[in-house]
Amino acid sequence: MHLNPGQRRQPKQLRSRMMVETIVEAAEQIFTETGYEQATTNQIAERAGISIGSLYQYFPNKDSLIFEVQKAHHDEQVRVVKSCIAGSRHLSFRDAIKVVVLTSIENHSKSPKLHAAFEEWIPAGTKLIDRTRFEENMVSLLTEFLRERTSVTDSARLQPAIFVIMNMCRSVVHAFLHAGQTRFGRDDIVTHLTDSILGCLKSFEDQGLETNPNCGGSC
Amino acid sequence: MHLNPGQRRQPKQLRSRMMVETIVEAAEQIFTETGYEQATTNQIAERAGISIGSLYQYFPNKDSLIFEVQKAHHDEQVRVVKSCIAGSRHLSFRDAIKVVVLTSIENHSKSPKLHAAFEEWIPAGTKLIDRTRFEENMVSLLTEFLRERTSVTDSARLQPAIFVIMNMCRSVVHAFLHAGQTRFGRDDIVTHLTDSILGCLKSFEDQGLETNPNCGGSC
Amino acid sequence: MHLNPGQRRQPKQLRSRMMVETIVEAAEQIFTETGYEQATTNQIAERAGISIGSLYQYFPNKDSLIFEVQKAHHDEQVRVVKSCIAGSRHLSFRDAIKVVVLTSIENHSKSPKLHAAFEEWIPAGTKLIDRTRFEENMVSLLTEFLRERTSVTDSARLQPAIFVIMNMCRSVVHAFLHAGQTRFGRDDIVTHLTDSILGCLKSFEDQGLETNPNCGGSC
Amino acid sequence: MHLNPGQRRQPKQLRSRMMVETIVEAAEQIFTETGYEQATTNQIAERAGISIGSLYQYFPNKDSLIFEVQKAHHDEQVRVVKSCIAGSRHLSFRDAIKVVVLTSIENHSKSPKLHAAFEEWIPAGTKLIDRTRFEENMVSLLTEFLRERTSVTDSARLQPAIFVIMNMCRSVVHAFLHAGQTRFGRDDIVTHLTDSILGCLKSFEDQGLETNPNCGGSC
DNA sequence: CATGAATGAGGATTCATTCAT
DNA sequence: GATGAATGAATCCTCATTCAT
Repeated sequence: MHLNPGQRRQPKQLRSRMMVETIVEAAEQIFTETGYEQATTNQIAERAGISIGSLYQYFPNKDSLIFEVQKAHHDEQVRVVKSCIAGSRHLSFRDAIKVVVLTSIENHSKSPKLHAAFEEWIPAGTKLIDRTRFEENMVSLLTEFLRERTSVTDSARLQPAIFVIMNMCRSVVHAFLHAGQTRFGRDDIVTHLTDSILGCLKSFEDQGLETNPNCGGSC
Repeated sequence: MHLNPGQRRQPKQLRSRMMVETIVEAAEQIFTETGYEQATTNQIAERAGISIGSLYQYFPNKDSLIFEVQKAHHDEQVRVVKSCIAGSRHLSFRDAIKVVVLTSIENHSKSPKLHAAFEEWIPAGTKLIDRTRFEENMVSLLTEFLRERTSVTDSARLQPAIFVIMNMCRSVVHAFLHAGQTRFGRDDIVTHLTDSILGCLKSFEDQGLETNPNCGGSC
Repeated sequence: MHLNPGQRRQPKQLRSRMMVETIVEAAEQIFTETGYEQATTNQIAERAGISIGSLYQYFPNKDSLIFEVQKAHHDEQVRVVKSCIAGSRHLSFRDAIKVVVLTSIENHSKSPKLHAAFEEWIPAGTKLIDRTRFEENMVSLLTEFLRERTSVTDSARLQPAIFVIMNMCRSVVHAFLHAGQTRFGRDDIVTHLTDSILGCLKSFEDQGLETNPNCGGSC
Repeated sequence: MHLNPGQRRQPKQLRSRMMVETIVEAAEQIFTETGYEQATTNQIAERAGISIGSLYQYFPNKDSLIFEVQKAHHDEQVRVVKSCIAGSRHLSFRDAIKVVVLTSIENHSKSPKLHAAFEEWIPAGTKLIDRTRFEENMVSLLTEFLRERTSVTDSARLQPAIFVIMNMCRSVVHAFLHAGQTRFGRDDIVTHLTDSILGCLKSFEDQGLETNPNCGGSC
């Protein structure tokens, strides 16, 4: 196991940065196609159009590859959700949530299999490191969102709700994209998921949930 | 890929049955500790206290081991949920759900990491075979439960809701058990998950959700 | 390697003798179907309808099985050729040879693949032991035949010729049966092989080859 | 079974070519010593003085090793016979044949046991591929030779004779070299084999067999 | 004697990683 | 820095043989 996940050295020159990016993209493709264990570093190097030796110049081991890929995706997800929330201020609480859910599904749709690969039993330390960072980001993002939309002052009370919401969204989205053909459509999922999220927040209703003045209705 | 998933031979004698059980238990342990790919058949045999040759006398290949382990767990889960529902007739809808959630968590607590191993990219066919069977069982179990408790006649409408509920429960429970130390407790999770489930079913409220005569209130 | 090829013990009772025969037949089938190395002792036992333990009661190891199978076939071949020669006294030399060749082909046709299995690289000692015995038998059989048909008195001179004839017959027959579809027929082979044998014996012509009184012609 | 028999990659650089050659030589030795099935790829790698990994860099599997070894030998044999025939134009028909036979024996003497290994039940497809190619080459070589030396116009008639001749030579030579100590010498074998070949061609005598002007006698 | 469960050495092959060029 | 040939530990699985019942 490696103690220093991530890249071996900071890419200082442009060429290096491009190289790293190329490799991460190749890794993403291969992991998506075959899963973590089945993927080989040689395959990835080949896909990236470089030699295996070069790959190891930038990444100390296989673990670090999945780490970077995962990190990139996490960053992307955070970015998407953040902008989604930012653009939802004029929407009702329910609609805001709906938009986030929908956008999430769309974001995941791009590479459903990759996310499955993330679920794999990747050498323990590796995955968790970035999972944690990612989850912390998301938690604070959502906490902020909820604090804006409610009058909950004690953010500690929000923690379990956010935990439940985050995990439920992730799994339902993955499962839905993984399922392929189902007898129901995406809209059904979005609706039910939104209802679930609202349900989860039910205990905050007395805290003036949804005080957004832009939303006149009962949402 | 093996066409005859499961054991190589039907355990006809007691000794065989015990052997199979011992192996499945060892496999469960090893898979739990290391995940599918990292687990080796030799390790499993050693843990079971038998020779590798004996292991292969009962299981044709590695696939069949995870298959059996998974099957055993699925059966256990179905059994638990079924008895849980059966014993919940005198409870309010909300409490019935709460009990199922709670029992599920307890059931999973026994081997939290194993479930993560199931999520792995196991040689495609294998996992799916039993996943499907399991999900079908659970879906029909829940459908029945909901039809008893509501006046929804068109069970097709329930499908997406059940899909969402099943996946949300699974993932939240796994995540919670996986998380180890959190700043909130099990009860918080149970409450929020129950609320989420009720939220998910909100669109059926007009269908007379919860008509259980035993429950006088609006629950 | 085993020092005592052949059966572990002399079958003294009828039951044992039948058992041995059953096993040898099963072995013959399996070796024919899969070749020596691919065949497994368990397969053979199964085909024989007995347990693997019983098989090892009669045969100390795998080697001894092929040994017995081969021995049986050698004996059969010797018997066939012997009776063939015995019944050829009224034929011309050429026709006598032709008959032997033809009969040999027919004898081999019954199980062409088995003979191929004999050609395999069976654990050195084993095969050779019986090969030698077989060849000695055949050599003396043919020597006798030729001495009857010629006035060659020094049988040592016949040795190389017999060596050549035996091997050429064996290989051509095997090759022909192995070839499957050819653009020529069995009769062509028989004719050319007969001519070859006669050619091989050409140097004995001055020794009054073919003095058979039953044959008036120049043969 | 491998679809791309032969080497995994074309040896483009000198080093690679040498490596391949080294491996083939090691493989030849091991196959010669132990036969196909008994030979292990690790043994071969060790004998070649390389790691097992390197071996698999050049040869995709065990099959491909025997394939290459066999191919090399076939090519060598064809080359030898071809040059032998080319240099025999001034000889009588009988002497020409004698020379080919003698040269063949000498060529085989270098590695008598290896040829036995070729006779093994090698994974069907593999061996046959090159056997066929080899036999086609030899057949056309011999056909040409005979058409030069006779006035036979219908080469189809020659086919069975050539089939018999090729197989008889092969087996007699192998058997002789395999036999080790015999009570007769190489010259005896050569003579008898030559006579056999001529005998095999007896039916073409009326076709003006041996019209070579360089040979005044009836040979 | 018969049984067949148990054994475990051994074999083909893969793949992360190194290092000489 | 880039390359890719070389490495060899490690894996799944087979099968001849034994021996307790």
